[in-house]
Amino acid sequence: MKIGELAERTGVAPRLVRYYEQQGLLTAPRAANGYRDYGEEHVERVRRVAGLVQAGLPTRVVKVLIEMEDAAALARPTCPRQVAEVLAVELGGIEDRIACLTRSRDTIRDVLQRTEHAALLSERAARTAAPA
Amino acid sequence: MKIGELAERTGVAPRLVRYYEQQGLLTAPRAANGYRDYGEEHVERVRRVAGLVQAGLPTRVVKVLIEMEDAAALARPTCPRQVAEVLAVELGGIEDRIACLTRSRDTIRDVLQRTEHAALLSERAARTAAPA
DNA sequence: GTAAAGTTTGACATCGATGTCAATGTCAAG
DNA sequence: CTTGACATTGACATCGATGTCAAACTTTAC
Repeated sequence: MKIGELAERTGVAPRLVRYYEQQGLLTAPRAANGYRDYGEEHVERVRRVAGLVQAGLPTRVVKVLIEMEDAAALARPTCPRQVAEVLAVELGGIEDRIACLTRSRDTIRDVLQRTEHAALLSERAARTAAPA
Repeated sequence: MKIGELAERTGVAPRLVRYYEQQGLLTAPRAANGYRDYGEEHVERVRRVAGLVQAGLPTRVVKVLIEMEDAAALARPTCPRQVAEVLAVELGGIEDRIACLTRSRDTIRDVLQRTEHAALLSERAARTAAPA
């Protein structure tokens, strides 16, 4: 599939897809005509990358993260002490973010509940459970 | 306490504290000399605001979020349907972020475990449990 | 074949968050 | 009183993520 379709399916603008590729977060096979030619696996990848970026991680960090995820699928990932320390720091930052967001999530849920707008809470779950 | 001390205790640069205030995320009582004069409650507040901003939320969203947290402490928060819908959308974005970050967190933990650097995992917990 | 729509690259613009600097004022220590 | 550290405001700079536009090429539809 071409970049336009990929953009549509991921909700990520073509411009950004190219940007992420430029930052080394993505690879794009090329067709004979020079067009980027994506497969299903790229849809997942783009969603993941965009998600992390939106979660406040700089692309530089996202890069090592997804490289690690790729590597983690293989056996015995190598990881020198110094790298591990950097990872531990990033882990801390990520945990902080999760804690912050979780708290806000709970607050919003609570407010929606108490204001009788709980119906809005199920909409999303319904959508993700039975996608169009 | 003055802005310098606040900055030290929160790890947020004075410049940013002023910026957050300018964006309406913070209020700062003034001393007779015009200096901002913070109390303990502001330390918490600044940490919270900075955390949310680092988690990728625009200040504009952080603003309504913390205002809501303040209001949620009171009884019967008012919340017209239209506002509730906006909240539901934000909630969705936040849940997405949490999911993304959680996945990365698990991956990093997994890698640290499997590379025998699990010791780094406990350091943080130890620090937050027994702060200096 | 021609026109419209999509893609390529590259440059430039924007926007939000943050850094830095300058000019001035306040305060604490010597 | 003077010096040095910190605060104030406002302007300007930077940086990363995105948007936008232009010129050239490809593909699709007619």
